[in-house]
Amino acid sequence: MPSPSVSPRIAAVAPESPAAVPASAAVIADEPGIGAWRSFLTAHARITRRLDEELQAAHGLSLAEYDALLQIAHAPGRRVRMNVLAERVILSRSGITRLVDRLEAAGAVERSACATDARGQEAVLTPLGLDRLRTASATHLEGVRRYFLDRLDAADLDGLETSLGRVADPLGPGARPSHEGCPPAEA
Amino acid sequence: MPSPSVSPRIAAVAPESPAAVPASAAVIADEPGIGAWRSFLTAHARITRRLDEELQAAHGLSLAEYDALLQIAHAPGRRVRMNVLAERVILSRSGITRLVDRLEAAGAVERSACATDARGQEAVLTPLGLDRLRTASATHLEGVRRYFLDRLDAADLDGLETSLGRVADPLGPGARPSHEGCPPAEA
DNA sequence: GCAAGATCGTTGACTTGTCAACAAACGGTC
DNA sequence: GACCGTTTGTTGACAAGTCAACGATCTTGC
Repeated sequence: MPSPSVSPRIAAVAPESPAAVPASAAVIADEPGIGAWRSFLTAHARITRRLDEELQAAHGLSLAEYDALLQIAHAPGRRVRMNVLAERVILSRSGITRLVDRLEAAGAVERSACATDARGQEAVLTPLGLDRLRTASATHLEGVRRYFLDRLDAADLDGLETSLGRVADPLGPGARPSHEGCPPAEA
Repeated sequence: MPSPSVSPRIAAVAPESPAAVPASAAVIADEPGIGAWRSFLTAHARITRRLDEELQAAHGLSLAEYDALLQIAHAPGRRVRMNVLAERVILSRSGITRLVDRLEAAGAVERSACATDARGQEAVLTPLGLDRLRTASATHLEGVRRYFLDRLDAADLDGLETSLGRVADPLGPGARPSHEGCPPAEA
């Protein structure tokens, strides 16, 4: 499932050639930070494509499926409300329904009714799912290292983390509480 | 066309709890650079989703379509071989065929047979397409500024550009020549 | 206690991408 | 100059996501 990516040179077009400029002249408005923006897009498109290919080839998992498994594995009790899972994987609710359908068909996950909310469903990791995840994570981490971590030193990584964090944080899904599963049954 | 994104916490699972660890303990292998990697993924998912929504709402263009228009506008003669366009927008050849179909239906682009290679087609920007692109680029650039550029200072941007460039460059499509259009007809 | 509204997960219809297969055209070799 | 392999763009069949609508359930105000 190679991501749709969208990529290289997303900038803009100059307002309008002021008559003197030949028709074939450049049209990019080269704003100061645009280079960084381009690198950002290009890097993401290329890396995720590679990682997805490798994961798919070696374990038959898409990056989204891997991510979902990881999210579940990481939650207490290895179970997460569909709801919450959708938000974490950044998918719509219907998207998560379908992704979990696939994982369930593959035996990596099971659905389980939520004890305290009859509407709710939880996705629960099966032992087989955990196995799959463990195996796949070797491949995945290897890729992340090779394409990303190994090319950057500690200072770079630090810079990236704070810069991109500053960019991503304010776009988060409003700092809601959003506990991850059904609260334990008793009052 | 909100990108599939794939996102937050893509790391890995610890090898196996060494017996003493309670079953509910953390499972993430927290490698040094993983924080940066997460920020990277999250930032990308959130920003592109916003930009795509805004572009779609204001001008009925997806980010991929916008990118394609921009690539064409940017090429000499405002025309590009399908071939090359696919590579630049990071889409398969069939993907580009379909995207150009849409743009053509919208009147933003026309197909034109390549003079020197009877197999070839070029996507040529129409005046209307250029107009659409210009209008849309205002929205788009505004968004890039608001979500990305404005949150970073010059040093951050510089760091991002070089770091991510170092990451993206080696994954490029092999430094092939790949001239963008049909060469002019005469020998 | 109950009606009105919000939320949850699923489904149908659709969009946008992929891959495999194709015909047409190119490019080199003999 | 005819053949053989490659490249080009399109197509059919499919994959994986979206949105809108739905029934079931929760929650809140009265």
